[in-house]
Amino acid sequence: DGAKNLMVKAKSINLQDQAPQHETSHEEDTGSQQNLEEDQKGSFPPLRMGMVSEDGYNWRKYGQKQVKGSEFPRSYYKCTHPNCEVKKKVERSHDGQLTEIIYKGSHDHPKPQPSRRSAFSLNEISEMPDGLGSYVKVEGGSVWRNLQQGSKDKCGTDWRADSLEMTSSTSVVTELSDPLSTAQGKHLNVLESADTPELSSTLASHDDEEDGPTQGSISLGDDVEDVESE
DNA sequence: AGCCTTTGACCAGCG
DNA sequence: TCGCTGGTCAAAGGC
Repeated sequence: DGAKNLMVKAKSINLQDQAPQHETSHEEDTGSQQNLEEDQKGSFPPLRMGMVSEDGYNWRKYGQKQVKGSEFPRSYYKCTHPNCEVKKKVERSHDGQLTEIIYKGSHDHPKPQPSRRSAFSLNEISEMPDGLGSYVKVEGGSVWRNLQQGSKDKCGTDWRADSLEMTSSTSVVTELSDPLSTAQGKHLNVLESADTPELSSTLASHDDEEDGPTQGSISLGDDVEDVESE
């Protein structure tokens, strides 16, 4: 139970790759917006509505709020698995651009295997914005940070190792408090974390199932590791 | 028929 | 204590 205090925060900016609807249509209001939505749906049949950065698990949306400091609404998702109470906060712009993802908790079950390798592309999209800043945060005192340069070089492999190291010591970084800049694609992805040290222990305990890199669980063995390691 | 999204209301924490 | 903010609930509707 205690192992659920894990929070992963992944922020990515300017996901042009995943956003096919370029900017040509400066969506003003209903008109163009509708077109965009329809376009999206039509282009992504197997996915849910807005294709929320799929990570291999099934999520059910249970709320949405406009948080202060962010110009875009934040959506709240919960893992649909019976005994899994992992939650996820997703923040995305109207363009469908994914600005921030926050995972909270750890799955006590393997990935449901969405539908073949399709997840691959999704993973790439969601977790590897490619060249764009992204960082992962774990609630509990550890911070996984992937900067523009950092993510490219290391990312995947050391990823967890880093997190564990950082777990021991609470790292605090100043986060960019400018939503606009963030949306713009500021590489300055800093974040702060500060929490109860106890959680660090929990983190270590379930580190194996965290995102499942080690375990791999599924036969595919895909996981972010491969993807991120390029 | 079942699951999911949407959406406003409710609740808790904080200054 | 009040107001603000973030997170969750639950009814309604859609697919």
